[in-house]
Amino acid sequence: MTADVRIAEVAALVGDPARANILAALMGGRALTAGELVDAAGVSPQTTSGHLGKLAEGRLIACVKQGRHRYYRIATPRVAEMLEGIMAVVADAAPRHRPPSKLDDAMRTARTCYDHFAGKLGVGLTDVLCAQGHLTLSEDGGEVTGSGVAFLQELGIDLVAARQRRRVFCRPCLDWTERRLHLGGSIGAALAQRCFDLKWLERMRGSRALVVTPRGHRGLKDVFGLSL
Amino acid sequence: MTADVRIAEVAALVGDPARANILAALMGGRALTAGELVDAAGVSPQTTSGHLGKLAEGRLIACVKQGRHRYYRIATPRVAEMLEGIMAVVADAAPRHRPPSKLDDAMRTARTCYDHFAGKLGVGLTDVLCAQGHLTLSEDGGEVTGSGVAFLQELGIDLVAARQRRRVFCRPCLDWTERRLHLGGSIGAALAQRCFDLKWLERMRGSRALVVTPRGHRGLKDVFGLSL
DNA sequence: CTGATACTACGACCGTGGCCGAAGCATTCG
DNA sequence: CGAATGCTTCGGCCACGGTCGTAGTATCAG
Repeated sequence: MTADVRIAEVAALVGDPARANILAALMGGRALTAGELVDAAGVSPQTTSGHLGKLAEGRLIACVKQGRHRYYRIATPRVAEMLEGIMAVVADAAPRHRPPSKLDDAMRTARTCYDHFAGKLGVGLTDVLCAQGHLTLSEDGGEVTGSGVAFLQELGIDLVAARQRRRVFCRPCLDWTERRLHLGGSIGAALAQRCFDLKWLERMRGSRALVVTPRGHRGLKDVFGLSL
Repeated sequence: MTADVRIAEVAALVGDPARANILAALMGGRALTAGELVDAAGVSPQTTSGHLGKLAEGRLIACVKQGRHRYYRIATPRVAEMLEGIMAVVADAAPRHRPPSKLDDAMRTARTCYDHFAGKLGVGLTDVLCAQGHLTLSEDGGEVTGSGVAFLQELGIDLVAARQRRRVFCRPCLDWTERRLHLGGSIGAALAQRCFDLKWLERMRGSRALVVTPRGHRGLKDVFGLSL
């Protein structure tokens, strides 16, 4: 029962709008400066600073000083998974008034979700991998098949490094715009990293959204049969 | 960005000590009456009722009337997973002052975690399954092997029903007393249900803790080589 | 019907915590 | 060396929300 108060403490940290905005921004996967997080939080710099201090105190985010900037990031993958879990509940229960707001089309199309892809891109890649028998995925977990191992190796992903000491290493993640499962876990992160390395995608500055490069359009079409 | 406010709303629901106590109690997996939850919450009946109303409004719990009682339960498995995610972060970051409090030895030994086992029992069963090659489990997911399928069938678990339409159907869950992974997901739930059916375990009234029956001691020893 | 139990609704109190303005360090630049 | 930028600390304001007492609505028992 004494652990429950800690549960409440952690949840309360997320349970403030400004802090939730900060964490959602950091779920983009990049470390952001306090100044950038001021915009995300929607409150004054002083107030944002206070929130950052609390989040850091609670070990939800980590901070590194670099010159006169301070870069904040999600502290651990565990924290990212917790936030994904909360977002999943939100996406689940959220079919209230559907504002057909365009909400930033780029975000819907392709964005990062901590360390992997989400949006149409993330769901699309996952669908293709599943359809071609390279991957099985359900709400409880996922598994890369033999053909999937070969396929990803072909693409240049070092599965040995990706799985490290892990036996199974892919995880489903519920997307809150698409309301669909997509590939997360260390495989999802490795796939995302490879796409960045191949210059298929670039981050839009000041956003979690991604732009598909011309080379990326070609690559996604050729390798995955995917056009966004 | 508009989804973030919903994130904060959901997290704030969990972020109150009384409500966290309620949810933790409901994570035992059974539906509990408002009266029972008054004890768990640690506040007055009126206040508890208010909290239950808010949790229900936020779709985190569901309510069924039965005579003059109202039974509350966790609304969806998704909500249970979210709470597990929060508990995992707590367990992760919590090596603060370790009070060697006995905290209810029974709870440490065996308890339910929503729909599957936790405590020494849950971790022990998982370890045996892994050690015997029936199961692989990592932080990202899990997989039942061929021998595991046979083993569980032998035990009387209908894997066809358990996996339903799911391809992969086991999921790791981080235990906050043992600080170890254990088996969750639909397989974890099926295993737990089978143990109840076999009368190996019984729920202690008014608690999530479980007692191992004499038959259960024999069964766990014979089938799993496990003694608690 | 009367009384008891289970739970909820209303209202008042009040403390916690979010908020910003002003001021204070640290770092970089001219 | 200042001046400017990036970020934090301090202090006071204010309101949101948790708390309980009182009272009200269902259900059951006799």
